[in-house]
Amino acid sequence: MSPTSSSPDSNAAASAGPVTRFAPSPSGHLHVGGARTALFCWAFARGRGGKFLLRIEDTDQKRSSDAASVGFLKDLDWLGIDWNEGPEFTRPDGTIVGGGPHGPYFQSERLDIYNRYIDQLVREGKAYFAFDTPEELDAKRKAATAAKLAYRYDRAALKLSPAEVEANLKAGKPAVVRCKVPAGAITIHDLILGDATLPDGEVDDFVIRKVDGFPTYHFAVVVDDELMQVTHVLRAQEHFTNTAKHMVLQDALGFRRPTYGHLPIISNPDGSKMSKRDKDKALRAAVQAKGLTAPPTGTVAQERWTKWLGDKNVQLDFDDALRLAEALDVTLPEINVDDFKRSGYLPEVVCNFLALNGWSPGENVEKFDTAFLQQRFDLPRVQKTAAKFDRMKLLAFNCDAITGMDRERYVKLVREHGERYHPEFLQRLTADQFRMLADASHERSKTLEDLYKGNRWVVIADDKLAWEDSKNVRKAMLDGSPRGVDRLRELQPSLNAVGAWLAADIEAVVKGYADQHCEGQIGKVAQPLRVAVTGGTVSPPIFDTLAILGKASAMKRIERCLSTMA
RNA sequence: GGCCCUAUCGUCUAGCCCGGUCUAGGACACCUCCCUUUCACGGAGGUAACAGGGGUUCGAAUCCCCUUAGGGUCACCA
Repeated sequence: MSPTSSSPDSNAAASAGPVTRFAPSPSGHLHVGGARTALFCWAFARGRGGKFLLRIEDTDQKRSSDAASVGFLKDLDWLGIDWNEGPEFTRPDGTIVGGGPHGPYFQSERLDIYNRYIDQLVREGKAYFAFDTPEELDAKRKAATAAKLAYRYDRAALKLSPAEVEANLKAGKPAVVRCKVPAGAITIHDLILGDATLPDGEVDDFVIRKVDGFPTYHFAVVVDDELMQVTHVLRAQEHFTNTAKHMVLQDALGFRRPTYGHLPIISNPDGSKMSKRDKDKALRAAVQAKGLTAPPTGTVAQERWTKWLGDKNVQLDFDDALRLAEALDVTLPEINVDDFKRSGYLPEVVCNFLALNGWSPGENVEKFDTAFLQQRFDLPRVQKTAAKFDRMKLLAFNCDAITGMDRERYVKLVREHGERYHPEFLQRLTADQFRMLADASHERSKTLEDLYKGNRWVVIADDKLAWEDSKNVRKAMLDGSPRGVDRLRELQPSLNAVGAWLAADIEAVVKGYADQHCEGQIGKVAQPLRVAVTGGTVSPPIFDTLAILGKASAMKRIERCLSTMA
């Protein structure tokens, strides 16, 4: 029986809506580009009553091994992208997604299937064994480059007689299998890019099975898309010309052809490709700018440090990078979905913004949710050109979403964010204090991180608070006459006399003082107060700030400030 | 370098397929002013683009060609 005829119910798919798939190689983290591809695939299929499936392309043994290889599933889940079929994943709430009738969904577990089809092609003379060593191929490639010619495999192995091939195989000579590509131009049909014709000879006899027995990407992808009944392949534009290879394979195997759509790349503002190495790049730049020769204490081990600085290809692991970033006071560029989560972005905002990079619904609409995306997403409106990822606009969207949500939701989300990323911060606050802080922070927050980032004064011990030495601080405390510190000293007794330490009561006292001594200019006392209790010139409204701190703490800080600065 | 693709404000984009309604619209960023106890938020205004050159046409951001620029791809990676 030929494997082709064994392909299960391949007509059944047509009636049930489109089937799309997201097929990344294994990774612990989901890259934003991948996230957008997944989002589009998901929206396209689901919005049309179809199915979205997930498949892990782990055919490169060198690159895929460890248990965290599908760590990115949590990122997809966080974004709200679920899959009808694919690897099983247990959500935080205990429910399970994934599974399905076309598994396994890890290509490394499907070797038998690929081999059946590869054997078929070899039998039919549509593929052949090749014994060229990597060194030989490399030399030929170099020669072609030197001669300014495009390298194409020269079909050396095709000149071998069947007997020679047999002998080589028997002798255990390492062999790959190559696809024998028929002569002729190939026209790719793409719903986003339109048609493109590759001239005859452009596609050479590419490898479909590697020496280690694993199929190459090209082969596995074609077989699985057929077997998993995928109808629409939406993937990054870097795969565009690969499509020709896939078409050759589909023809050789007698498979139907899915519809293709190639999505534009998302790049950095400077046009470079967004890469996980950008974090290391930012860190290296900071190290250089500060002229550091040794790692800041408590960040990166010396040995690791030397290795990292010495080789641009070495990447710091996540925790090291994080510690170093904090020590150097640099903000790491967010690249992966979980970077954005850590930075306090909302999943619905990330989805919205990602969708806007490369697609738009028109009619000046740009704020929308995934339900809308499902309803409206279509291929003709997908942009053909690469989009530069604009973090400022993302931030603005996030700000709108946060300040626009009701208070209870904000409090819940910001607490959850803190529990995950700033437990030590939370520990230092009572429930009341946290609630007051959250109330005071909501309307000025652009991310869930802002509360934690901008209010270090809350968690610093009263006797550890240090006052910034900056122009603004000096202006508030020491300039003019009377000076800020003088006013503070004057205000101290009445503040101390406040009974119920509530924002409104404090405000009454301070306002009274300002009316009497500052011609009503409350800023004249508010700023010195702020500096005294927070160490800097930025905080939530001063009366909230004082209330959150509590009377004892606030008075202690004022006293300490006065004795230090005055 | 070969092949393929693309080209509207600084950025994301609407408009292009079905030429006139485009002295090109929106959003982010930027600038000015207002609000204001700091920082933000908010409000009002403003600067800012059809890559260049040829056609076609009464008329082109919209159609065609060339140039230029950018991107992708040329692996036993995906």
